[in-house]
Amino acid sequence: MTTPYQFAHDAYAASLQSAFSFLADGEESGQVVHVAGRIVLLRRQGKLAFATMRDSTGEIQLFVLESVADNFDAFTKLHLGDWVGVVGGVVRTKRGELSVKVATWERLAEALRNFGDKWAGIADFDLRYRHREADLWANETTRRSLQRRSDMMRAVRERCWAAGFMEVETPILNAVPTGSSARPFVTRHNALDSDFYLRVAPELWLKRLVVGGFERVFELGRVFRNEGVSPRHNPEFTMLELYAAYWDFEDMMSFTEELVAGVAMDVLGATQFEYQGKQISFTTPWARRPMAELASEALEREVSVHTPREELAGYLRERGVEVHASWGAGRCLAELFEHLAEESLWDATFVTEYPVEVSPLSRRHRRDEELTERFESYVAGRELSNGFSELNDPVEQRARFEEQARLAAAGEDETMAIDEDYIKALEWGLPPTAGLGVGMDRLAMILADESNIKEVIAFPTLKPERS
RNA sequence: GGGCCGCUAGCUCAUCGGGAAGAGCAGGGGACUUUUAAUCCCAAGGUGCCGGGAUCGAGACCCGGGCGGCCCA
Repeated sequence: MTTPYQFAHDAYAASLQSAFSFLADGEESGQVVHVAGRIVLLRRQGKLAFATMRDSTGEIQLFVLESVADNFDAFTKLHLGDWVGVVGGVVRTKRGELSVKVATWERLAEALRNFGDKWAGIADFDLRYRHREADLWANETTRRSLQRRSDMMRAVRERCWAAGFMEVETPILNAVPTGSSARPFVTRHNALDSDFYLRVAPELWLKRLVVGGFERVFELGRVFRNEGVSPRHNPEFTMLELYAAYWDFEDMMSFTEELVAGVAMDVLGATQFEYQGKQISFTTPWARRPMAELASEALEREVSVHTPREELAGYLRERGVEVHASWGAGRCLAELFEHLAEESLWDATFVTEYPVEVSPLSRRHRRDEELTERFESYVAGRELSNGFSELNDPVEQRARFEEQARLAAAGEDETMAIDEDYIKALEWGLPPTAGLGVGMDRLAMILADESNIKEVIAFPTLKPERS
């Protein structure tokens, strides 16, 4: 038996619930509607039946009388999960449930599989992640979390547009995997007979667009890092990257806090809310704390990027951190911060003044040669964003890349590859510019109150099942 | 990569000091004119993740492997 090719519906569950809230128990409105959705519950009662139908907005009861509805018996044999299109009057039953009193109906599609236990849904993580379509229908929290992610993406775009940024797209297939210190995925182009790397960051491309004269650009795009999978890491994830000519890192911090707090407002209607059982705040202005200050507090000893390298290395070793020979004072300071202070940054906070050594694309701080005008924001003990005044001197950029190459040669595995085309671009002149990267998945986790990144990714990366 | 835990019917979960597996829901049949996870009756439903091993006997014990969760690096 063929199923219909279309169904013209003119009402949604949620809008009916609000539009007919005035209907008294047992009252019939006289208005006929066409609704469509999926049967989630079905209760037969002899010569009448009740079904709960869910559409994309919510649920509405279908009230089916043998004496009124077409094909009553066939209706009572519908399966949970079947899609139906229904025509009927809007009524409220004696027991007070708003319903569509079915006159005619048709099955739009059959569900040959069920959607899990009708009370417990689907609990098995493996099944939930591999078959998100079933998880989505079975579990309300999945719908909520993925909806919030979508709301977040919309809010980010709208706020970027409103601030005068234009959305652009840059290559995912890169000959040189650069812009971030991360291991890339390798792939192959047959006709060009060349290996390509999936991008680890769009950063350098975007700055080339600024060189070209686009003053404010942003990209919301997938990046790929060939690293392990964990509750906080998916090999492909989504970054917002954004660049503004004539801004410095202070301007960018102000923009960042307004953007993120604004997005929280758009999605949740608040800048303070609960995350994993604890109150969290995005309310502006965010605290701005130099990295050395945070490390010093945690250590209860004054340290900075000017503290002798050996002293910093000693503090690290005391805490069981293996110190690589290639690390200078800057890297040691950054490691101290990460091991001692990072986790305690719960409310949104900017950490500023990153050492040059760990910031190969950032411009040196105007008041300290060893530091950069870089910031990262932290929330719930984790990094959320990263931004800085962009290094726009091609000579110094080349030197920084070369330093990265030296570290790579010394066995450091997370270094940044040199990009000659980018240096050439800087030679055409990058105006003073500030850049920002925000991890969209991390932000989605916080807005959706999820502790596992997979929950905010529709189809997370999983190991293929082997037989 | 390491540690701990999980994997039993389509789904959610039980069971036992090792003695040939059980419930609810879903699916099938039946009753029921106002249900809300409806209720009631009947029948059916299993490669106990996979592969080895010790045992008279294993889903349970041992070893290896797979996938996932949590923690750690």
